[in-house]
Amino acid sequence: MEAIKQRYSKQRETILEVVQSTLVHPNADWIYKETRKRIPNISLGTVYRNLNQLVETGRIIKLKDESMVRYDGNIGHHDHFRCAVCGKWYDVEMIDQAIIKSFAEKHDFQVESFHLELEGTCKSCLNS
Amino acid sequence: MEAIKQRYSKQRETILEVVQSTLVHPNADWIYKETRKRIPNISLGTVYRNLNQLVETGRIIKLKDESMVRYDGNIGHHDHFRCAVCGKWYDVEMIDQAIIKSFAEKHDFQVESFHLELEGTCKSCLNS
DNA sequence: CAAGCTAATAGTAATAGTTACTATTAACTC
DNA sequence: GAGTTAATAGTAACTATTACTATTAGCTTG
Ligand SMILES: [Mn+2]
Ligand SMILES: [Mn+2]
Ligand SMILES: [Zn+2]
Ligand SMILES: [Zn+2]
Repeated sequence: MEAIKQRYSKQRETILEVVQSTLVHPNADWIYKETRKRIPNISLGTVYRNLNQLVETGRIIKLKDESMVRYDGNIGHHDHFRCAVCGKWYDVEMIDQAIIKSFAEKHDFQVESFHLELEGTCKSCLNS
Repeated sequence: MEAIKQRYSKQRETILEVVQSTLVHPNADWIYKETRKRIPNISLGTVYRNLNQLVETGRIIKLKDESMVRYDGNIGHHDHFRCAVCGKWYDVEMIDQAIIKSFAEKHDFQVESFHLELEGTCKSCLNS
């Protein structure tokens, strides 16, 4: 089994920079539009293909929203709060490894990752 | 603002029974096929429309999988383990309200629900 | 219990997010 | 510099879900 060689591409690096430059947890279309400001003729297929590769190589994280996928350049472990009113995603820190370890000892699952998702109303939506 | 009157329909009740009768956390297509065994000419649109209504009225729960939505007839609070190998979802009990309450006190979010999702390899996939 | 109102249905068309395909380009190896 | 093939742009195809429409059937009222 040969290791797959991944060549450099300006498109991929730009996409990565775009995802890493924001806290909005963008979807593919947002990333596409933002990347086109820098590479005007980049195609949507290229964006999707590279987002998938970046997830596979662990350089970004994939999040499941209601009807689409979002991406996150923050690859350290953290959880999320999703506002049901405005749809925004916020980073939160809640669960630590210790809780998961104690779980793993009690069950027959081999836990590789975990993610807590909170839902509710964010502050700015509460104040309006 | 009038309350919306929801009429009885054999289709909706059957769909609910189907979702409640299984632990597989089925998607819409699975539910459609299963319901058709009891109501052979039910349409897929009817399944989707009723699943959405059942979620809105709190009689079933909606779960986000990779490329589709899954449904859960178990409406008591619980978390999930998803096997990355076989794709199966398992019920687990991990997070209690106390953890979330302490979080809510420290932040400006109004938390209405939360859900921990674990991912890894299930026992039967480990043994094969 | 028949008439009227309209929620719900079956069947189908449309939408949206994502993936697949293909000819061409360009990053890396030697 | 030539050869190999990963990556690209552009487009077609796919799939889960929603929207549309004529018809059916629960529920209310007299
Ligand atoms: Mn994040
Ligand atoms: Mn469950
Ligand atoms: Zn909000
Ligand atoms: Zn498994």
